[in-house]
Amino acid sequence: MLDPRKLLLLRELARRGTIAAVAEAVTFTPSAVSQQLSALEREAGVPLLERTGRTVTLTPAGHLLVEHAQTVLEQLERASAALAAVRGGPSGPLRIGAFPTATRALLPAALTALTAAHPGLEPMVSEIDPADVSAALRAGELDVALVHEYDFVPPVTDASIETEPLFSEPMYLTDRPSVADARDDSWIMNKPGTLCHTMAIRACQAAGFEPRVRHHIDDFDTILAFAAAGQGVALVPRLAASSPPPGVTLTRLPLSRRTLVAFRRGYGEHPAIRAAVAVLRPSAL
Amino acid sequence: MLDPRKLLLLRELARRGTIAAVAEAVTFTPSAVSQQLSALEREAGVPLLERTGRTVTLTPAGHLLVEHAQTVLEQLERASAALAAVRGGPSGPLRIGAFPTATRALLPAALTALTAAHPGLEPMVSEIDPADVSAALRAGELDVALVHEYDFVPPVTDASIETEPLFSEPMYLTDRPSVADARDDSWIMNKPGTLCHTMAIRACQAAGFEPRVRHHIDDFDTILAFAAAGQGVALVPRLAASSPPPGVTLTRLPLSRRTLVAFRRGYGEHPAIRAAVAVLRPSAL
DNA sequence: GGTCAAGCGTAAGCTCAGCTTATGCTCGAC
DNA sequence: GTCGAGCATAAGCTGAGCTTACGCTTGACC
Repeated sequence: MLDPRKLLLLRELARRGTIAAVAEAVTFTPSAVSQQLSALEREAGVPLLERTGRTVTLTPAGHLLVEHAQTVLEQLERASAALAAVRGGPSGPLRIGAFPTATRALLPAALTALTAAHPGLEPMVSEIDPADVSAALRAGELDVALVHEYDFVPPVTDASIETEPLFSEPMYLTDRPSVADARDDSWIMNKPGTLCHTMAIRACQAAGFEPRVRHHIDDFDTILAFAAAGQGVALVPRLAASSPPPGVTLTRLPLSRRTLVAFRRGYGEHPAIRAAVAVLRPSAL
Repeated sequence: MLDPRKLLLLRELARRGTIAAVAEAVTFTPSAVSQQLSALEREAGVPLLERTGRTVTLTPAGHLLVEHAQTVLEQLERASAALAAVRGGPSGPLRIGAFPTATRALLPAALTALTAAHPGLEPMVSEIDPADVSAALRAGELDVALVHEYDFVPPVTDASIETEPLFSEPMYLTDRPSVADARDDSWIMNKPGTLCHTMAIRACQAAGFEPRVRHHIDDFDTILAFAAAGQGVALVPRLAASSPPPGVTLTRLPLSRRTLVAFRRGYGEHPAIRAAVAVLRPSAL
């Protein structure tokens, strides 16, 4: 394997012209430089330099190797710079909370981007319902969280929590043209206590009825499978409705769900939080 | 500076999973690999691996460095391959003959390309008139030569010399619409004994007159400068007529000059000759 | 032509990086 | 509980690569 230290000397020779000048530049003796270049020549198997007068000049093969040496050394520089960035950049554990759909749909790509950009970070993900996020953030159990808001559920405003909106998505209803048309159907909803559950109940109340809830299921894929099996109707966000099972028709409703990222107030400029928010923005996904 | 030997070990660790496997692959002891990777970690200033169970796994920073290591090692491989190509490729002196215009207009770029592709070659150029090329090639004073043929001068066919046509170019006449119109002018021609001189004489004879030759000059730029100074008319090839001096108008004639590359018969497959012909073809220029 | 400094190469010696061997620790399988 | 796989550390040895010393060649200057 070619030794980059020797390649560096060759490149410096190409720049400076004499072995003595190279030696001075790297604070070696000219003898050391001469020996190193001789060794490089031996390894290369081709003459790289030749005496001309009392200095040396590069042969064409020498110039060729200088070109390659240049790219090798640049690449090594880049590697060192990347390590320096890791040393200086955000590092350590980063506790991320997210609602289940986001965990499945958003986080894989986001985490890949996050650790690629900041290898020192150790993201740790916990599924958590938006209703519980504020407490977890305040308690320091989470550093940053993905939450959502629904039209029918006023957002909890907590002075110690800051949010940044990420995107908005429409809601879909299974097999019925509107919520009002599902008055007499069985409903499949998320577990009580979750924001999605509250949203679905309120949506029905706004349509003038109390829904009959038969199933309590948190996973939207399972909910859609139940709907396909004729077990009832359900409200699902677009994020969970990208590939509905056959037999389920989805109707877009004039309801929307907004996804936000939440963190403790004042931590928006914390490097790790900044990095996490950056990879979660729609433009990064 | 990062040591590529250590980077190689890191990359192998990413591939093979255990230090023991890496050690076997590079025929070291596991201890040596462990020490090297520890040293790399120290130089990097970031944890690169961590014990998990009884094996080690790469940290995100470790994976990042593996990516860079990969490109560094590939680049070093390329450099080695280039040197191997130089060792195996054509090398040594290559004596090239060329007529003066070609020396000026064609060879600089061609030689650059030639030594870039085959740094082992040492091209040595001699200006030589096409009329003398056959003898020089046969005598071994040249290995390859650029020559030209004119419409009025039948090409010398020599059984021991092989040629390959490169390109054809039109001839231009200064300040007169045709050769016949220059019957009464003074002429500026190349030195007697050159092919260009013979060509010009024959062209005049074909137009029905013997030219009155006032100047004998070999360099076409000088010839054009003389023409601009009103010293006479001249025939010049396009290669020499790319930027005529002000005051000279050039008329394209139905005469052409063909440039060929010549070498000893049977040497067309010689690596150095092949390489030289390749960079002289119009597609390479 | 003689002298001298600049520049390079080689020989000899020394230092330290990096290998091996030896040993101990931890983890996971049986 | 036992045992082997896997890794880390300590100790010792070898060789790569540095310095110092010296000689040769070249080109400038007198």
